[in-house]
Amino acid sequence: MSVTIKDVAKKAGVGLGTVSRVLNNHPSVSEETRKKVLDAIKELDYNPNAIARSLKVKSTKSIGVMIPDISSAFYPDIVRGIEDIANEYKYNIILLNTDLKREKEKEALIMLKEKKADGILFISNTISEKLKRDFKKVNIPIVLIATKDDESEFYSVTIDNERAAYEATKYLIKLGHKRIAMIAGKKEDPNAGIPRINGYKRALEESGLKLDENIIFYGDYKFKSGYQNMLKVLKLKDKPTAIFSASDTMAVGAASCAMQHGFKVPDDFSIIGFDGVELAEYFYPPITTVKQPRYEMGAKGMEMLIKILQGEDVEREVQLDFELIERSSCKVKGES
Amino acid sequence: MSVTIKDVAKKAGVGLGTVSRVLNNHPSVSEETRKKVLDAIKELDYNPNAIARSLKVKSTKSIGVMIPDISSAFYPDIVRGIEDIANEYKYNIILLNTDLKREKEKEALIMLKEKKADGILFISNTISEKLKRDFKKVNIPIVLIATKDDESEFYSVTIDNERAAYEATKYLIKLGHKRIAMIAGKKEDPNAGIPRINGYKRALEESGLKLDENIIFYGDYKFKSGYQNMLKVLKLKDKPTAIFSASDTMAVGAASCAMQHGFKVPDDFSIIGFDGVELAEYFYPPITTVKQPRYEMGAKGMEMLIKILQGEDVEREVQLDFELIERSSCKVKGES
DNA sequence: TCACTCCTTGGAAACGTTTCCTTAAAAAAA
DNA sequence: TTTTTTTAAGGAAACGTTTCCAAGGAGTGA
Repeated sequence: MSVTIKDVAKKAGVGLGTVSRVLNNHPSVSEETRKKVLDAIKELDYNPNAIARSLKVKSTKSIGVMIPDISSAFYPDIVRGIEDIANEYKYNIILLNTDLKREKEKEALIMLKEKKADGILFISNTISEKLKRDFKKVNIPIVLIATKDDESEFYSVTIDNERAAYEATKYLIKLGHKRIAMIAGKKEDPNAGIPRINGYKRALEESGLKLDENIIFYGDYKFKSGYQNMLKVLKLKDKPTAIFSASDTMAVGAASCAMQHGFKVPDDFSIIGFDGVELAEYFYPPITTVKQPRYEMGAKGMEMLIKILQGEDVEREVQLDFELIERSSCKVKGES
Repeated sequence: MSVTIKDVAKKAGVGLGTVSRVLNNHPSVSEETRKKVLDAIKELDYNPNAIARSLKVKSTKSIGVMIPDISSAFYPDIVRGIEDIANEYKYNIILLNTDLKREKEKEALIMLKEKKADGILFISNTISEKLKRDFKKVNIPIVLIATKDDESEFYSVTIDNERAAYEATKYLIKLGHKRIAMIAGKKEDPNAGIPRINGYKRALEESGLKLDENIIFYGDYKFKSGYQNMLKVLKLKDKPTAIFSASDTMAVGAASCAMQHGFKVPDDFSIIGFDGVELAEYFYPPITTVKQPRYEMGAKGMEMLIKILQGEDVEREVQLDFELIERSSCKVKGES
């Protein structure tokens, strides 16, 4: 029913192979026949079938993108970066939300395997041992974004979380703050959790400030946990003057909580966030943050993947630069 | 190199068709042979090839999702809704950003055509005549989300923008506000622009309030245009006491501007937004808004598409309910 | 025992390409 | 002119499935 290469061949009075050749710009076809074929294609409104092509050439020009949750503010920019590059190279992306659930990750992987995705981009802050094992045996090139594995068995693009947290804390110290609380991520999170806590501790230590484990609070990066941890901060007798939050969303939660309880930001609390999401920028006061180059992380990951697919070799672990963006949520301690 | 159905057949000592039958749970295969085949599959670690299957059955189980920009806060939730339903029915989604550019829309459509997407979900607030024409001749089922065409030639899922704007304005009026400005969308936008302006006007009119075209400001739904339009509001001698914004992001921009200039929200200005994005919820003060059921719009659109693909008939134009969410950015006029 | 059904099964054909092998024709060389 | 080389073109085979048709065998009823 739909018009195929065969119909075109017949119409143009040439062979099958010839049509295929003009379709793929093979050199050895005379100008004359090329024209005939092109005319036939136009006339019949022929449309190539990428599925049939894929079956033969064993490449689908599709990339699987596994992500915890596209509706979580951190991810869309990454995906945009991925798609832009993919598009440039004529690849498509298949988007899969996993919610970090083992079951969904497994299903997603199976789907991608069956649909013969040429490669996979895995975006997350954690990667489980099981998934790593699955990844290793699936035999599809994979690049990790915003996470990496300790053994460096996978390609990855990340930022230096430890140093970023260090810089953020250092920034607060530079402003004169001596008692700095941290609203951290998850204790067991090897990317957004631990390294950021370590960076915070190192900055304190290096500046000769006392580390008080009681003012490190653990959250899940979301608004509510920022808000609730701030509640705890407000109950402290010896309140900190500054807060480093491991996510912008928690920072905003903390700021909201403070303001709702009659405190001022940055007058009573200087707050610095992490990630660089829109919310931090548009909040009032705008939240100082260390921005992860999300778009670039996606773009870079996709570029690496394409290179891998083309057989070029690429650096195994890429670290992109973060950026400390000064806004209005932090001020010099004591100044009014 | 990779193991196929043929290898399985050989190993199990059965015919090709038989393997295919157990793979597809056809009834007519004895328990005994089914077992043999299953064993062979396990032993060889056989993995079906969806590409080959698609070629034969003429269905890829892939849905194209065309969206202006996934990194714009309005869209991710919609996509999440889509993907959840898709996933449930074993479909995959191919995500394409179009930036509302004709060229990219065209390319995306061609890609989807070649890759034989079973259906398309088009998300936007506008759809151009040209694209409509392309859609009509492409012969792939299409559902529009968050937009519709005047002629009702396409399936669509939207909300009643006029009524939503009406309710929002009415809400402000009920609070006692008499002079209500609007920060509107684009004058030529047939979905998020015009109807919302009309709803605003109707509410005013119906309540006997004077319509002042000078306090309708036009923006592009983004923060900056909210901020800048608010600047104009602040210059007015006869300032409004309330503002209805056609997007949350503009509402937040307006609120930021007001607060930065020493005004208070909601004391000096009651502000109501539109969309129900996270930013409005987490802003301080939290912004009252009329929430579009974005997740549900995506989910519903996908459900409709699946039904269409299964040959069931479905309602042509579906309107989902919006919800006015009261938060802290609006208060009774005059009250302190 | 024979004729009929019904249930399983095997395998060829088809889906729409690309690629490789041939061959015909044209061009170049002798 | 004849031989050799080059170029253009045709078409079969293959990619990995599904589906359809034919057929063997077992069961059933008379």
